[in-house]
Amino acid sequence: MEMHQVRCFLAVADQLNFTKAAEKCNVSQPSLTRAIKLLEEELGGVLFHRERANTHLSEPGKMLAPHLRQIYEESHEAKRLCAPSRPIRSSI
Amino acid sequence: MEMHQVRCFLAVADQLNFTKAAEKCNVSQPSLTRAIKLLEEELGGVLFHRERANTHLSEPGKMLAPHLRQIYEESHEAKRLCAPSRPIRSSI
DNA sequence: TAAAAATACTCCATAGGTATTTTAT
DNA sequence: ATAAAATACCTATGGAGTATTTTTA
Repeated sequence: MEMHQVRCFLAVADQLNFTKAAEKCNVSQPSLTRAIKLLEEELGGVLFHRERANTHLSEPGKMLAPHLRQIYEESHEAKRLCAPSRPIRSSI
Repeated sequence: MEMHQVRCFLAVADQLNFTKAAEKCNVSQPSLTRAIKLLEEELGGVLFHRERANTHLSEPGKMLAPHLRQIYEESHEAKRLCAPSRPIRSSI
C-alpha cells in the first residue's frame, strides 16, 4: 500500500466518480484508475463497484475507508508536528 | 511521505542503528539512509542524531514516532480487514 | 583501525501522461 | 450519443543496488 493509493482511494470514496476524483488528486483519470486497481490487487478485493453514474464503495471498501482516512490524517499530523515553526504571521 | 519511508523510520527508531535497520527492512544501508534523508527533507527537520554507535531520535523524531507507528499499524489492519477469508485452517 | 553513515554512480520498476477504446444509458 | 472507466503504450522520476569514501570513537 502506497500513500498515493491512499489519496486516490479517499478521493474516489468522497467523489464517487473516478474522473472527478482524479481532478481532486491532480492526476489523470487513467493514473487514478491504475492506482485503485493495484490497491485492489494488493488487498485482494474489489473496493469500488463501478456502475456508470453509480460508482460506490463495496463492503470491503466501506470497512477500509476509516483506516485509510486515519493514515491520511496521521501523515498530515506528522508533517504538521515536524514542520519548522513559521515565525512570520504564524497565526494566518 | 511514502510508506517505505515510514517503514525505514520505524526500523531505525527501533534499532538505533542504520545498518541493522536496513537489514530488518531488507534494503541496503544506502537505500535506507536515502529514505530517511528524503523524509527529513520533506518534513523539514532532522529526525535522528547520528553519532557513531549512538544513533538516537531527535526531539521532532520523538514526536513523530507514535504517528508513523500508527500509520504502519493502520496499513496492516487495513490489509487484514480486506484480506479474502482463508477458509482452510483459518484458525492457524 | 574499525564500525557506521554518507556519497557517487548505475539500473530499472512503476507512477504518471496522452490517446483511444469499451461500456452502459 | 454521451459520460465514465478501462486499456494500450510511452516517458521519466526516483527507489534500490554495488562500490567507495568519510567520519569518529
